[in-house]
This record gives sequence, structure tokens and C-alpha cells, in this order.
Amino acid sequence: MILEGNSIAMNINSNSNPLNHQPSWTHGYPTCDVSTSFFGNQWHEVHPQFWTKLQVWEWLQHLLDTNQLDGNCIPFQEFDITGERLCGMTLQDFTHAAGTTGQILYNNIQILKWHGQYGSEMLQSLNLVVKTEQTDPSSMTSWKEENFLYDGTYDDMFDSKTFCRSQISTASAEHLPADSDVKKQQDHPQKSGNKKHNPRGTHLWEFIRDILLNPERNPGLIKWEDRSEGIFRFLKSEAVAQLWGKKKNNSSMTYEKLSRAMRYYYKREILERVDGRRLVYKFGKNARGWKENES
DNA sequence: GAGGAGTTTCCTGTTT
DNA sequence: CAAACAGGAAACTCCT
Repeated sequence: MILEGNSIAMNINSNSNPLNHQPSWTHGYPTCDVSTSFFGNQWHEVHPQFWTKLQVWEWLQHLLDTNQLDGNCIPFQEFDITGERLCGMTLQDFTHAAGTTGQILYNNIQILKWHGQYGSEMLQSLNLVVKTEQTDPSSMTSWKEENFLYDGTYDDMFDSKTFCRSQISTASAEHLPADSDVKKQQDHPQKSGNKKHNPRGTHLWEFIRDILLNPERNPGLIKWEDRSEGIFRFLKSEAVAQLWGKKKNNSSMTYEKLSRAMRYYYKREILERVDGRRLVYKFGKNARGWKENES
């Protein structure tokens, strides 16, 4: 369940959806003034060592959001510290401060320390924060690599409206409705009557296929199990669902819903069933463009 | 405006 | 027990 209550006063990061954050790969959109309001002093653009207390809190809030944790999971008062001190904390320190959640915090900060970041925190969320079904360590890559997921190929996933909204909410959250308000608007699109669909373009199966066909850009999300047979497996099902939701401007997309759409493909023979294997699908005869030697 | 395609959402039950 | 799978039903958006 997505954090809804925001009992914490400091809901700085108004974008709960990790994919709503728009780091530096988005500067192709001319519709918003991005010159000062967003880039340059966000926590994800600065090495953790140099975070201010505020940025530490932003990071914590982000982890809450992306892990869909209850606000009580992280005692913010325990983290009234700068990034320098944060980086000096041991795993013990984290678990002492935040219990089991401390492990998540510790793991996350270690990666941030080692890999640097600067503009791809949402990818970090995909790889490091979002619950993963990944079992193959070889497919783990740094999120610097994953950053490529959002350049070029997937730029079209983000229309200018989406960009503006997240831009504004990130840049000046204090002047906007709280995160929960935004969510309430987005969580029930049908009831609110909001426009939720982009103009029809890429279908879901094509979206999946394109992720598979760009392994160097999209490591760790979906992986071929048998390339020649068209069998693939979701490694990070919820991350893929969020990405799909992002493309459709639907922040409430989940793997459960995505998988329902996938199951409809069986009848149309775009996909074939793969029995007994969770998160595994196979392209069917009506799916085009996935074969290696297919033009 | 009608109708169809392609989802999206919700749900209940089953399987792993 | 949780997560994933199945598939019905209805709603929704976009397109023709």
C-alpha cells in the first residue's frame, strides 16, 4: 500500500512515485522552466557526503515512498543529521535508529556512496529500493548503467505535462497540495474522471519487447530466459509496472494490473502461457519484432 | 454519438 | 502466508 497518510510533517518530496522524479535526462522538454527550480540542489544530484539535513530527510522520504513503507518505519528525529554523518553510520547505527528498515537505508546509502548518482535517483529506486524478484546476481548493475533506461529510447514515455507536474511538485512542494492530495487525485482515475490514457501508441507487449531488446539500456528489469524461444522473465515486476504506468501517465499501475493485461494476450496469441513458472511469459505467434533475425 | 480495441480496475478463487 | 496466476466483469480512453 502506498504511503497515504503522510503523518510526517516533512513531506518534502511530494512525488511518491519514484518514476515521477525527473532528473537530468529530462531536459529535452521545453515547456517548463527547469533552470533553477529543480536541478542543482536536490538530494539525488549531490553526493550523500554533502547532503544537508534537509536533503537527508528528502532521501528518507523518498525511500518511504518507493518502498511503500509506513511513515512510522523511519524515525526522522533519529536522522536529524547531515550527509557527512549519515555516511559515517554503520549498519548497526542504522538498525539501531530504524530497526529492520535500517538495513534498507544502509544498503541504499552504501550504493549511493559508492556509485555516486547525480540525476538518477528514480533508477536507484528501481534497482535498489523497489521490491525485487531478481534472483540472478549477474543481472545486477549499477544504477549509473540503469540511467540509460531513460535516455533516448524512453524519452517518449514522459510527456511534458507529466514532466511539468513532477517538476513543479518537486521544486516547490511546500506551495502545492501534499503528496497525499496528489495521490488521492491519481489513485482513482476512473472516479475522478481525469484523463489517464496517452494517445494510443505503444502497446503493452511492445513496451515489454522494447525493454527486452535494449538490455544494455534496461538491465535488471526483464530478462530473456530463452531468447530464441521468446521466453522472458520479469525480474522487477513492480518496477516494470511503474514504468508502464509512467508511460501511460498512470501512477497507480501495479504488476497485478499489468499482468491482467498480459493475460489477455494469451487469447490473442501475442503471448503464450508458460506453466509453472512465475513471472515468466513467452511471445506468441502474433507478437512481432522480438526475434533476433526478424526485420 | 456508436462501437471496437486495448487496456485498467476490481474481484474472487486457485496455485506456487 | 504472501505473491503470483486466472479470468470474469465493468469501466475507461482513444480511435474510426
